[in-house]
Amino acid sequence: MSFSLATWNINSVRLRIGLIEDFLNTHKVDVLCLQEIKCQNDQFPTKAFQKMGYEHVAVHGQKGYHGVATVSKHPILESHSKDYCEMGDSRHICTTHNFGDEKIDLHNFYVPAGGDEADPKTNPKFDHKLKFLDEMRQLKSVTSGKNSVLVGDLNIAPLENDVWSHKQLLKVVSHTPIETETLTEILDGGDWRDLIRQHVPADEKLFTWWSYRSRDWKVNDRGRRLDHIWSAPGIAKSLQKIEVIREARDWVKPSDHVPVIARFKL
DNA sequence: ATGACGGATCTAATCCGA
Repeated sequence: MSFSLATWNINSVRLRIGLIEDFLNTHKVDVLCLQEIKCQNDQFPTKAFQKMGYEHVAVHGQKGYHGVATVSKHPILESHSKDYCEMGDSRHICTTHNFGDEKIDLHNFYVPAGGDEADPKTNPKFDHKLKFLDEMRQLKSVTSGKNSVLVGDLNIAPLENDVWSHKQLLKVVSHTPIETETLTEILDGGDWRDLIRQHVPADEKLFTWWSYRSRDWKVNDRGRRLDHIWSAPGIAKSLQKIEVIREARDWVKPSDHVPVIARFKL
């Protein structure tokens, strides 16, 4: 038995449905978790996913901004969303899937970016990000005996080799100590495993996002690892491999994030 | 210089991303 999932901040699902089709045709996965779909529920291209065999769809969209969706080839047994910080943003959806003989909860997150200034007193967006993270401390990798997986754009690059220059990004939102320490506390406190770093050693640079603002993203390779796949210890044991689809950053009209795949052997 | 592009929206100029 096997199980595979991918996470991808798509930066508009309607604009990039063609890229998603190309991706799913070349990289077979059971479940795809999308962030920043930037559309309302009724604008989600459900039919396109159904044509590709992803008949089970859970969407939590909103107009213009944010929005998350999880699509699956196999049944989604349940789904719900939590309104973190009670701001009405669509930044979370949890779906329940069969994983071999067991059931798992799959949390799909789009954590707030946090704005420019890394000071919660002067920057409300950074304050929102920190409060959102504080609420995430409640997430445990095992609840009532059920194992969980947590994926998404967490908008934090926690380790030194998750950014192109640790020194130069220490004051840049996404890699400040308050953010990286809090994310580590959520990880450890919930007994989560960082599956991407379980597969790729922490002394290797690894990125999943490169800014649109650079003329050529490859020249200096100034990226960050903002997208994550975490799981309960019991699931981490069956991880077979992680694939970061770096070439997706070079596709026509790309997202600024690339897909990350986790494959499990059960 | 990190670097100045790219998405959605009240289709023009503005907000937002990180």
